[in-house]
Amino acid sequence: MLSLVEENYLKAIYHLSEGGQAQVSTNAIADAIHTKPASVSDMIQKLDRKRVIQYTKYQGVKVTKEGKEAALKVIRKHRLWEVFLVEQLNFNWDEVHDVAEQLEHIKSPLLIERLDAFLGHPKVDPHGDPIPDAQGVINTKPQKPLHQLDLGAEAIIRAVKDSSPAFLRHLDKLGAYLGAGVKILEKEEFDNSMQIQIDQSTVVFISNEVGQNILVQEN
Amino acid sequence: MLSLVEENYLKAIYHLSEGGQAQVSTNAIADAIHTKPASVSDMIQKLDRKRVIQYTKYQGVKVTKEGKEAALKVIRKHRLWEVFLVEQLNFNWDEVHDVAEQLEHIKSPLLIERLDAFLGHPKVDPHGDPIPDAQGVINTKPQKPLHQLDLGAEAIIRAVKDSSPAFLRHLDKLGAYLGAGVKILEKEEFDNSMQIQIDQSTVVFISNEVGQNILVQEN
DNA sequence: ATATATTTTTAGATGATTCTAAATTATATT
DNA sequence: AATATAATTTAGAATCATCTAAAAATATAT
Ligand SMILES: [Mn+2]
Ligand SMILES: [Mn+2]
Ligand SMILES: [Mn+2]
Ligand SMILES: [Mn+2]
Repeated sequence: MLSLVEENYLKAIYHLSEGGQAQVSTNAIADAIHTKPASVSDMIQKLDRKRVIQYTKYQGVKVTKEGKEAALKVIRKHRLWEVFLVEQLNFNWDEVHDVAEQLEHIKSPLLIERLDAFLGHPKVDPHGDPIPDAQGVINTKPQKPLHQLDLGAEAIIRAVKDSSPAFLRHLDKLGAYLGAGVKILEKEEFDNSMQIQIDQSTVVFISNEVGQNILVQEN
Repeated sequence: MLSLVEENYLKAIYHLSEGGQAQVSTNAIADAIHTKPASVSDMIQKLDRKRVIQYTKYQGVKVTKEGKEAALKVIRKHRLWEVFLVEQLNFNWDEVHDVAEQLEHIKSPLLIERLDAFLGHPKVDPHGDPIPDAQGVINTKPQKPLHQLDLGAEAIIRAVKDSSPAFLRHLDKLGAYLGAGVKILEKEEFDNSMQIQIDQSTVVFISNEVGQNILVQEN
């Protein structure tokens, strides 16, 4: 059994390690959870004792098989709750994160399976992130950043890399949303900005920063 | 701001004081939360400092106005979540308590107002307990224990005093549920047991223990 | 009104999580 | 290779919530 705090550490480590593959440094964790490296040092030793990560002094940590399973359970809950908030309670996609951050720690296997069924077993959350199934299997589809598309290319917006309220509200303003079709009308070599058409109608300017954080599936 | 633990103490104190009226003793709180009196002694001093209860050494505590407001907010959340679990996620009424005990601590005013609207502003929870509105106003209707009814009297089951899974499953077995019509067919002076008819059909025996924990509204 | 029993509080300790400051190890630069 | 810089760990302390054991206050029973 992991505490709420331990779950948050493990989830952050899992995300930083891109699916449990890479080694993660103490400072990277501290940055991600907004704690001090000293606190992280303590905690990763505890998580190593609980066998959810493998810790080597001064070398960072790696998520174990058990750790990956535990992390995916929390992520599954987080994303299912986000779907619930958006689809059932009419939250906007920029309002769900902090609440889901709390709800993901509710302990009840029955609750999460019933919620999943109630929502119709959704495959992605409101930000396009895939929802692991009860066995922890994730279904990922090939996606690339919008700003990597060639001139004239057409694609569909599938996910956002940045889920911050600020970025999401900016997308709302642009008229960009998951499922929207986009076409590259112009590309600026100079600053990597582009002009794109959304849904065959609106034309908007996209900075490099924005283009990198929109993930699309090419037609 | 109250911590999760403080909220649980305050809620227990509020319930023990019957709506914030009565003085509550240290031992009573310890029994209710399954802690030791020493721990309660510490905590009630903290809650007094936070002005949600008024503590007099050796004399127990009383809930303040602010305390009552805070307690009712937690109770509102608890009961709304119970309605959600039963009505939307098909939980049985004996399965909801432990989960609601966790969900009641989620902090998000938006969430609770949206949930309330989503559920259609329910007035009672699955155990017949009234749900305080956003202002903390509770709508109570006159109810009495089933075992106080006279022979031949007819009434409708409105609530249960005991929400333990064991009791609720017993009621399921008897065929008793909220909204069911009952009629007193026989009363035993000796042990306060009775024979009642449910929904004009089933006839069942009810012990004193059970009769005291079923609340009805007389026709 | 004493003595006894019960309730309540305090003292001291523990585990969890966090912090600052200091020490240690690893990495980068000359 | 020696030195400077950066990353990491440890030491020591704080806060929160809990406990056991002991002390103090209140209530009950002769
Ligand atoms: Mn969290
Ligand atoms: Mn998300
Ligand atoms: Mn609770
Ligand atoms: Mn209830």
